Amino acid sequence: MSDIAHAFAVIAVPTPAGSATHFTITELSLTFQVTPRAIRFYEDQGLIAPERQGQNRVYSRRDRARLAWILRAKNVGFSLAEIREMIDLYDLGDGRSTQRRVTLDKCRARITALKEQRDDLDATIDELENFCAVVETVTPRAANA
Amino acid sequence: MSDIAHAFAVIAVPTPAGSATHFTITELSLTFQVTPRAIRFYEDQGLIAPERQGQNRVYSRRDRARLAWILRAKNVGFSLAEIREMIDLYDLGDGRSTQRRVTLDKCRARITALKEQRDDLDATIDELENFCAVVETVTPRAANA
DNA sequence: CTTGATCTTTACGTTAACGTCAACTATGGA
DNA sequence: TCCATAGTTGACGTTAACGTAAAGATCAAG
Repeated sequence: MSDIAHAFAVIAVPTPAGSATHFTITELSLTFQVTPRAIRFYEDQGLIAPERQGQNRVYSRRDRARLAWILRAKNVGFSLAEIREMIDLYDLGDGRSTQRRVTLDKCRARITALKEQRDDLDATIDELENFCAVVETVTPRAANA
Repeated sequence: MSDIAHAFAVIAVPTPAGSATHFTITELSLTFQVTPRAIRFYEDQGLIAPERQGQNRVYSRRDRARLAWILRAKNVGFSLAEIREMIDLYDLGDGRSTQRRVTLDKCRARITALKEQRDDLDATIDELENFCAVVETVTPRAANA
């Protein structure tokens, strides 16, 4: 238990992994467009912990989903340290209520920041689309005057 | 002309600058919660170019708006180099049509990426809110079993 | 048994985006 | 005149997130 990828909403993963149940590091790297080096780095930082067959890493579907989650968190601006924090927070289980208080506060602050970020994002998209439109409009004629 | 902050949509800036027409670097740093060092750094990177009174920097409203724009772009994940590129792109004015083609392609690709990012953002917000709800639900009782 | 492909661990290198002094300069009071 | 208060320009330090060899283990195929 206490696995973020499981606890949070189901994540849309590139290939639904078909029927495969285990994956190599290069498979994941190809699937998610990240280097094996990056994946190992996330492991060093305590974000994933795949099993081993001998010396080799073997990733379960859970690991795969967690990786997807990590990458998405990254994509919205979380640092690896923050991601790790979130994972730890999620693993609190039976922490003190003060702990939970802090957790909640942090989470809410984060949500607020994320919403602001979404506004910025919307505004930026609007601007870029508008910019595109302008460029398109001007393109046909060789703007001279 | 060819000023992004002017060309793009109007940006919501913390204080509408009241009636002030010029600003010091520390004023801006206080307004936008960034260090003077950062602002100077952006100048080094060619993102802003305030006037000078003697050796001191004097920022116009336009400069102020541009800074706001830069910070927003940063907040949605653009690197300073990319921001600089966008500024340069915007300054193309009468570039070749092939130039514009490239510009448009880049822009569209970027818009696509930003929309994906927005989806990630929405999903993350949902997850965090859900997480908050769960933590709140569990809080009242000291989870023992 | 050797080769090639795929994995592994160390470990040092790199880039972006500033932080942090240090040493000056300019300016308005006391 | 002297000082405190902004501001300035170098220049080196720092952190995050990997990149990039280097050197060795494993294992199927020839």
